[in-house]
Amino acid sequence: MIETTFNPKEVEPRWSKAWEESGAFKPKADPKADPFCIVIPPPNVTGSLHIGHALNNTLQDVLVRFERLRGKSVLWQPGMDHAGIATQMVVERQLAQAGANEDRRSLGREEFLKRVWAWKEESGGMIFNQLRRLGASCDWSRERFTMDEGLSRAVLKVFVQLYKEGLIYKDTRLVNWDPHFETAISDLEVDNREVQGHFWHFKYPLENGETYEFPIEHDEAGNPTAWETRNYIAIATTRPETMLGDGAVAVHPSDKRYAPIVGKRVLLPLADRYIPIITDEYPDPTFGSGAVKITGAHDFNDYKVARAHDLPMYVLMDTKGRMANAEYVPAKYRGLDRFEARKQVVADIEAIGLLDRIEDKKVNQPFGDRSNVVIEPMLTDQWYVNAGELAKNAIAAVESGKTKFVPEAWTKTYYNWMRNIEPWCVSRQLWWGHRIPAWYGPDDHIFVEESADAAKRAAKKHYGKDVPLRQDEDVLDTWFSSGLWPFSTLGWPENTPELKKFYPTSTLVTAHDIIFFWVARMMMLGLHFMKEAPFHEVYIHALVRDEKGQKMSKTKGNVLDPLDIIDGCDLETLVAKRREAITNKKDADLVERETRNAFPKGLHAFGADALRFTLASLAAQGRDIKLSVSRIEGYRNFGTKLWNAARFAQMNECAVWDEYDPRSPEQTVNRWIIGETVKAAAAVTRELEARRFNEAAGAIYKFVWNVYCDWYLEFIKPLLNGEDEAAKAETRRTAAWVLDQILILLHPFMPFITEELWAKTAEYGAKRNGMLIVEAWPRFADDLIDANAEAEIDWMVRLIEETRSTRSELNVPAGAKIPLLLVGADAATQLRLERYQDLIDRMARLDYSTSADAAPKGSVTFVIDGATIALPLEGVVDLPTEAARLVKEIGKLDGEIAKMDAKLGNQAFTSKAPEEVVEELRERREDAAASSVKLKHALEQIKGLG
RNA sequence: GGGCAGUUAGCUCAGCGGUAGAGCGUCUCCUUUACACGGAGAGGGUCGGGGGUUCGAUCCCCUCACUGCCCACCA
Repeated sequence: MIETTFNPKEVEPRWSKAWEESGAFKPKADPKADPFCIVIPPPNVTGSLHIGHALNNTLQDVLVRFERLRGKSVLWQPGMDHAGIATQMVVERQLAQAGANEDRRSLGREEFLKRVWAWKEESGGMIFNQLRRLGASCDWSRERFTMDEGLSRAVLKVFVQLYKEGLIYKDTRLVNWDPHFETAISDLEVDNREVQGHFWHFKYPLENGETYEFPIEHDEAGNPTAWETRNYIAIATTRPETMLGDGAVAVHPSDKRYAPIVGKRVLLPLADRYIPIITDEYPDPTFGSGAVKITGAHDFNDYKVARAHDLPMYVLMDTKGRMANAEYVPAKYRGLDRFEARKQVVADIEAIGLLDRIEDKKVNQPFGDRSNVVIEPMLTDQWYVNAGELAKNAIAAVESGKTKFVPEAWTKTYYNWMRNIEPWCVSRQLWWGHRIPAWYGPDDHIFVEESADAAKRAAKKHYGKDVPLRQDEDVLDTWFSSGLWPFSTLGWPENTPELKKFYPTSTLVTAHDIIFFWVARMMMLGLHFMKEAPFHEVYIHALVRDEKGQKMSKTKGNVLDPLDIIDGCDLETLVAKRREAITNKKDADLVERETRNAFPKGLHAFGADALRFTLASLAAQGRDIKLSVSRIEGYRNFGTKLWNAARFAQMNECAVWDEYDPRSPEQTVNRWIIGETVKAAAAVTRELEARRFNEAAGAIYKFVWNVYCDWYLEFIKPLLNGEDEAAKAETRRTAAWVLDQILILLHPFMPFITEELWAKTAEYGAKRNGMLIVEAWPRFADDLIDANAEAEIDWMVRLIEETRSTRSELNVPAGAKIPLLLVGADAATQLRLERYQDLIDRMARLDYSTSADAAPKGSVTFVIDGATIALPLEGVVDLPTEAARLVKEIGKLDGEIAKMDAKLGNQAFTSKAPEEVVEELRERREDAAASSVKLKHALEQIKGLG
């Protein structure tokens, strides 16, 4: 028995467990089955499921279940990322909260790492259970972790090989330094934000009190007309504290204003050093004073200039962004935070009369994407990957079509970045991660090997004796190990059967914000080490935003937690959760008010299927998703609709038969619904193959609701209640068979409810072979579509719709049974009416229907395929209302006819447009004209009566 | 400063050279024996503006406007 309501909370976890335990998530062993493989974008070990994950994994699961049903040997490879900074941050925070005066440094590296591992074992990977709730059918038995033994070996091997090939090297250059985490980060981890800042104008006095004439007024031609005598050069800066590290002042070689003093020296105030005035192409004479202070160690542009001119570089700060304890930093600033030092420098410059003015200015400032502190360009030693070299093949693989982006528009983004790629800084001054396999000898000679022993051997060979070695302290960027994901998770460097079978993987599903971080790196490393691009297809999906189009974030208090959508969440809990992440009380109050407004009853439990179907339906290519709860509700209703259809089928003993042949039915409605099923199956298949998830979801939705439920189930009611036992049996089997096809086609989107119904509908009739998840996807021959059945049912549907519409427009009470007369129809049409009389009467709520020679006076009429339908309603409907309706209809028709005539009268159209287009238009014109004539006739009659 | 999207019904969005669609919302009517998380019906759009290509443009091209995102060193 199918209960009256579907209870996702009870059903969903039950099937998650059953599927996994049955081994259905494992790739099937059949060597003839085509492989299909997706590697999951590994969530952070610290992560919990957010709506973006829900979308990402829903789409992957739709594909994976689809291909599994199609009989492929499917592997969805799950795993997690160790997430260097994020994880280290979590554990450090935990240490801080625990009191006990412990921190990372007081514990020491080894002990700290022990704590991180302990944390990982206890709290890491929560997200996987959440993904199970979503229905994700990963092969959980193959779960991997970027820091597990196998993947760590892969990392070592890759690093060593790249080093030996010269593609990894150590270099001293400016990096983005995060003073909060005290580590270098890559360009991608820097977030440039425009903030309100200042532009400080300083005067640097010329050496020995020298002076020059500086033009201050110009005529229209730009020639100077007035000068003033200056004993200084004016510079402007947004970062005054860095002036202590200036190595020169640069002007453009063409800048005549400064020509007299080029090559001379100025006094660097506060630092009490003399620095030269040099020329370089870099300064823009039209911007500011045209003179730029050059601080090679703290600015990326200045760095280039300083290198070119061999200027000294002064590292002004320590790892925390405090002014360094160095002899070139005046004692009074040492140890000051850089922002404190800035104030002090400005004050001191002003005190000695060298502050010209301060200007308000919007400036672009770099922030660490995790720390949210201002990034400091710092001159340090780091390890780099020669990305420019590796990018060549990665670009070629996409150019040649070996790897395709879907939607294709992302190809450009990929090229644009890849073609301008910078060396990738892969070292991080953290503890949690893969330690760089580099060892230093006493003279700092570097030995890069896969193990300490190997390094020792190499050192012995190099020095001719055993020497003490010390390993590099740094770890690798997290993305270095995730860049190996498509092959490391399959067992590389071992040549495993999985690697052979599933590499290159089929499709990568990810969001566009991660193309550079991850996709690009996998392409580069996959091609280099496997000689083949890691995936055939990269499907880029949208970002999920809230109803207003804003990015969801905890600090904005607008997040929708997928688990709350699945399980429901009462208002108070929801409010508390949203307030939690907001520090400012005023903002929190606002969020609370908005939340109470938007969800007065909290969140209803919609179940995973509804969430999945919603996300798939909204996943149109190339557009971000605005998620609204009303949409989710609508798709929950869809599930209920299906549930009730199945209940109806079961109540009417519609059971599946082993030997059912979709060619066998004789009843037109059955032949028709089989044809419709074939079309729906083809549409879902086609759209899923083209990765148009929204179209695929829409196709099955329409078929279930607007075809199977709205029409077919209504059509078969008379048959199911009738006396014709053969027709009844045929109909029961057909209805059950179509429902089965629906369950299969819908399963990738709504796995739980379909699997539950698959089990429930097997209570009568033939036994199932197994769970739905391992069924066979339908593949039908087109000749199952019966064109005659299609035409007949289509005629009937239009007749019923027109009748209903006319009744409603004329305010005929819904309960009133009225007669219907088919006037002047040909024999075939009359036969149709006879055959479907029961159905038509029932669905159009008729007293009776029959053919007639003429419409009785005062009838309401409409036209279908040239035949007049008359509803004798004299006395029920008032004549002016009917006349008005007719006038409106006629007006519409005549308007269309006029348009079509104009087109058909156009010689250019009839001669140049394809024959079938012209022909179709002619037919439409004739139909409309015939209808118009008949309606006009009816109108005349009514007028006659009035 | 470059690049990429988008602008279609009240809202959220599909569609895409040949009769403008869906969901939600709105309005009518309906306790019809699967379903009120339902059924039936209705209203609502000069497809951002302007050019062009075409027999024909919401769809292709150009241009403008606005919105969003990404990248970028103006000190």
